[in-house]
Amino acid sequence: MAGKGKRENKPTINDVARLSGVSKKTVSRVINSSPLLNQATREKVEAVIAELGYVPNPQARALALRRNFVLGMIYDNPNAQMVLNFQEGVLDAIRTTEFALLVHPVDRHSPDLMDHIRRFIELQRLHGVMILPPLSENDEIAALFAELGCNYVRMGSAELDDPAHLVQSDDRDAVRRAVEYLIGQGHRRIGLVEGPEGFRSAMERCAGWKDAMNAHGLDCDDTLMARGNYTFETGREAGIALLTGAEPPTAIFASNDVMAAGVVQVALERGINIPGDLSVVGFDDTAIAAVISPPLTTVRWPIRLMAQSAARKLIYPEAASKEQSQFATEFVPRASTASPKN
Amino acid sequence: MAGKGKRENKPTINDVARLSGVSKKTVSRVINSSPLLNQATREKVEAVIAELGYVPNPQARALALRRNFVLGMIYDNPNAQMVLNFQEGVLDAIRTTEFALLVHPVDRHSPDLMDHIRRFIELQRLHGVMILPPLSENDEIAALFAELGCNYVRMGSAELDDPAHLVQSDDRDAVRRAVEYLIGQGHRRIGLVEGPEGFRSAMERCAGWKDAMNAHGLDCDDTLMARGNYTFETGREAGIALLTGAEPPTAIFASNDVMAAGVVQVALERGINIPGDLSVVGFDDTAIAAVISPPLTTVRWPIRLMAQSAARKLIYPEAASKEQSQFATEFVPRASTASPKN
DNA sequence: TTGTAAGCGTTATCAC
DNA sequence: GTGATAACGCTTACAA
Repeated sequence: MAGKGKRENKPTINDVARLSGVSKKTVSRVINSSPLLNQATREKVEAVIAELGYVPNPQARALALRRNFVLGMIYDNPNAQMVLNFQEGVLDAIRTTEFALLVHPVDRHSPDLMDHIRRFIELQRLHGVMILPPLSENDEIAALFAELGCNYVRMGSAELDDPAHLVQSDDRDAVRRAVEYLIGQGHRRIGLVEGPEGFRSAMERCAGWKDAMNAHGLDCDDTLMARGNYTFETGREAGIALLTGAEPPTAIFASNDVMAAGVVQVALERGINIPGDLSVVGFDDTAIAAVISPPLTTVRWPIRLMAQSAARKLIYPEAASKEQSQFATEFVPRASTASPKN
Repeated sequence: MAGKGKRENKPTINDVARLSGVSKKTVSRVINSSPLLNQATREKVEAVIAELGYVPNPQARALALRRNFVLGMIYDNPNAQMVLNFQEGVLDAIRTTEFALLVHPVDRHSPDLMDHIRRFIELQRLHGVMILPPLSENDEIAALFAELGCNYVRMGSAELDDPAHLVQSDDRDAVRRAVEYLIGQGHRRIGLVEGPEGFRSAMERCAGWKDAMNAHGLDCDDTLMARGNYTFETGREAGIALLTGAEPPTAIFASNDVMAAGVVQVALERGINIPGDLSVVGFDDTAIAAVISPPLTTVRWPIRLMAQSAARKLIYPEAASKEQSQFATEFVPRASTASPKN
C-alpha cells in the first residue's frame, strides 16, 4: 500500500483481472476461495491483490448476492452498560467474518414505533437483527420481523421464542437463588422492588422471589413489595415505601442494580446501615454495582456470551437452533449483604 | 402492504416502472424528487410505489452513486454511558436522513490496532467515521483516515484538529471553574486525581486544576496529586494515597466520575464523612454520578449535542466547518461538596 | 480449470 | 419532461 495519495478510485476486480491477466470470474473465484482453481493462478492473482491493496466492494457483493452482510441491533434500554456489553459480544462474533454491526435505538413509547422499525428494516435490508429487552418481549415486533422476512434473535429472560430466535437467561431461577442466599443468612422479612409492569423480566424476577419465599414458608405480603420501573428514582421511591413500614424488611431484593442503588441511597440518608441494618441485592451486575458504597451484591448474566451466540445464530442460520440458547447466571456476593443483627 | 406472505423478492424500480408505464429513470427521478417532473407523472408513480410498498435498495444506490450512506463510530471507551449517549446523538442527527450508523469498538492496546482500523475502513467504505476519545487523541489514527480518503470527525477535550474534523469541549476551563467552586466554598487544600498518562483529556483537566489553584495562590504540591487511569479501582488507590498523607486535602477533584466514586468509597470506608470531612467532585456526569451516595458534584458535557454535530459534519461535509465545534460544559453541584469544617 | 454473457437495482449521460 | 443506454463492481449460470 505504498502512498498513492488519496486515490479516489479504489482498485476493482477489473483492475486485478487485467493486471494478473485472467478474467474477472477467476479473480472472483480467488476472493471466494473456490476449490477448483489452479494453485499457480491463485497465487498470481493473490499477488496482484496484495500489491494493489484490493478489497472487494461490499455493496457490489451485496447486490450480486442479494444479501447484505450487516447485522442490526435494536433496543430501547435504560441500561447503557448492558447495551454496550451486548455490542461488544456481537463484535466478538463478527470479528473474523465480513459482517458489520448497525445499531438502532428506538423509543418504545413512540406511537409509531412499529412503523419506525418497519422502515428501518425495509430500508437497510439487514441480514438479521438482534432485539434487546424490553423490546424483545413484544411479540408484535417479532411478528413484524417475520412478516418482513428478516431473520431475528430475541434476547430475553424467559422462553420467548424457539431456540433459533432466542438467547435467554433464567431470571426466575437466578433470583430464587439470590433470595435463598439471603434466607440462608438468616433473613426472614425480605422485600422486593419489582420491575415495571408489562416487562417479562420484571415478572420473572418477581416470580423467583416468590418461589424462594414460598419454599421457605415466608410471607410475601404487600408491605414487602414495591414497584419501580428500572430507574434510579423509582428505586429510591420503592426504598422509601419499604423502609417506612411498621416492620421494615431486613433485606431487599431490587429487580435491577440501579434501583438497588436507589434503595441504598435512601437507606444511608436515613442512617440505616448497610449491611448492618439492611442487606440489599441487585440484579445485572452493571458497572454501578461495584462502584457504589458498599459494593452491591448482585446477579451477573453473561450478556457478552449471549450476544456472541445471538450473532452466530444470525450469521449461520442453518445452525441457529444448535447454537446455545440458555445461559446461566452467576450470583455475585459483595459487601451489601450480611446476616441480620440478633 | 397487504399480506403478501414473505415474498422473498421485493419490488424493484423495474416493477414500479412497468406498472406505472414509465421508464426506470422517471421512477428514479420521483425517488430523488427531481424538480423537472410532470406533476401528474409524479403522482402516478408515487401511487404505484405506495401500492407496491417499494423501497429503493440501498446497496444498489450505493453502488451506482459510488458512496455509502453509512456512518461509522469507532471507540474504545471505558465509559459505557458516554458511548451510548453519543450513539443516541448520532441517531438524532440521522433520523431524518437515509444514513445508518455502524459501530466498531476496538482495543486500543492491541498491537495491530492500526491494521484493524484500516481493514474496517477499507472493507466498509463508510461515508464518514466518528472517533471517540481516547482514540480521537491519536494523530496517527486521524492520519490513517486521511490516507484512506475516509472523512472523519474527532471528539475531544481540546483543539485536536480543524473545525471540520472536530467536536470539542473545553475541559481545562470546565475544571478550572469546578475547582474555583471549591475554593469559593473555602477549600484551600484541594487534591487532584489525575487521568492516565498520554490522555489529552487527562492533561487538560490537570491543567484546569492548576489554573484555578495558581490563580488563587494555592499550592499544587505533590501530596495533592495522584494518578489514576479512569477506572474505579485506580480511583480507590488514588483516594487512599491522597487521604493517608500527613495533611490530607479537604476536597478532591477526580478527573472522571468513576474515579470520584472510588475516592468516595475509600473515604466512607475510613469513616470520613462526605461532604462533612471531604468534598468530592467528578467529571462527566455519567449515570454513576447521580446514583452513588451522596450524589456526586460533577461536570456535564453535552455529549449528545456533540454527537449530533459530529454526524452532521459528516453528512454535510460542505458545511462541516460551519457546524458547531466548540461545546460548553455545565457544572452540576450535588451533595458531595460543601464548605470545609475547620 | 478458466472465460463469456447476463444480471443484481440503482443512477448518469445524453439524446429526443 | 422523458426515455434509451451504459455504467457501478460483483456473482451466477453456462460454455469452452
